[in-house]
Amino acid sequence: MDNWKTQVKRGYLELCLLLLIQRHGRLYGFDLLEKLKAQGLPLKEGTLYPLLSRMAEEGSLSTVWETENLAGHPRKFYSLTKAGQASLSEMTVEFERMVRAYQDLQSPKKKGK
Amino acid sequence: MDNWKTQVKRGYLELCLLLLIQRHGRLYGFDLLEKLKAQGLPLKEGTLYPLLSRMAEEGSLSTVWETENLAGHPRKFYSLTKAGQASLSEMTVEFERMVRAYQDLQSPKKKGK
DNA sequence: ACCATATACCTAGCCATGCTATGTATATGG
DNA sequence: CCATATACATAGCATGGCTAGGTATATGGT
Repeated sequence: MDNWKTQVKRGYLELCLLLLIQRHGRLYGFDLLEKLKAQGLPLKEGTLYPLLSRMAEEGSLSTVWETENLAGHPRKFYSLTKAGQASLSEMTVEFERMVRAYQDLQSPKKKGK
Repeated sequence: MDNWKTQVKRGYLELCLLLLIQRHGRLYGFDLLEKLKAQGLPLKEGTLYPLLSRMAEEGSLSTVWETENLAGHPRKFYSLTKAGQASLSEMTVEFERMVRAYQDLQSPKKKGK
């Protein structure tokens, strides 16, 4: 089961990150960890940071370092790009399709013509 | 996106297979391919057969070859074991938790305390 | 001065699994 | 006799979550 829980998060995590960043406009990694934990999605740093890097590399996220007026370590802020918003739209459609397929397997509906 | 669609199916497919086999009692691979396609989940054989083998190996599914009264290639039927039903329960709980987390990211609710 | 702690980011390497491509076997129809 | 449909199987690739470890800056305690 532990392994299954790991596998089933693939793709889903990227979708959740896009949603969370879209909602807040811009977020940095450590803050994301806390917000995801509050949503019942506790990630490890070794999961989050490589994921954010990939998404930035692929063009879904833009990044800005913030060092001014800061006590402590500098923060890297992430925001959605146009491409990121487009990806989010596509992923939303697909994920909801999957949820509907799941729900239909749980309790099938008759086909309306 | 194509890659994302591949990744997001991890784990989810196993859940769907368990649901579908539970519903029908017993099913063979080729039939599963058709039923999944009808559900909007078109798998390739190279995805399904290794998955079924793994699930049988792990003890979630039991298998019976059927060669009697058959025209054509023998069929390998799969049924849920007790362990498979238990896995299905756990996966259902987890997947629905994920769906709720997703929905909450789409439109957050205030905390009722 | 020193160390622990909190904040904040990063990386190498493991491993599970969906997919591509290919192969095998049995029956039917032209 | 070959094409097609049915039916199962496997080798090898690519991807990404996780483990375990590392780096850096500031604060508070002794």
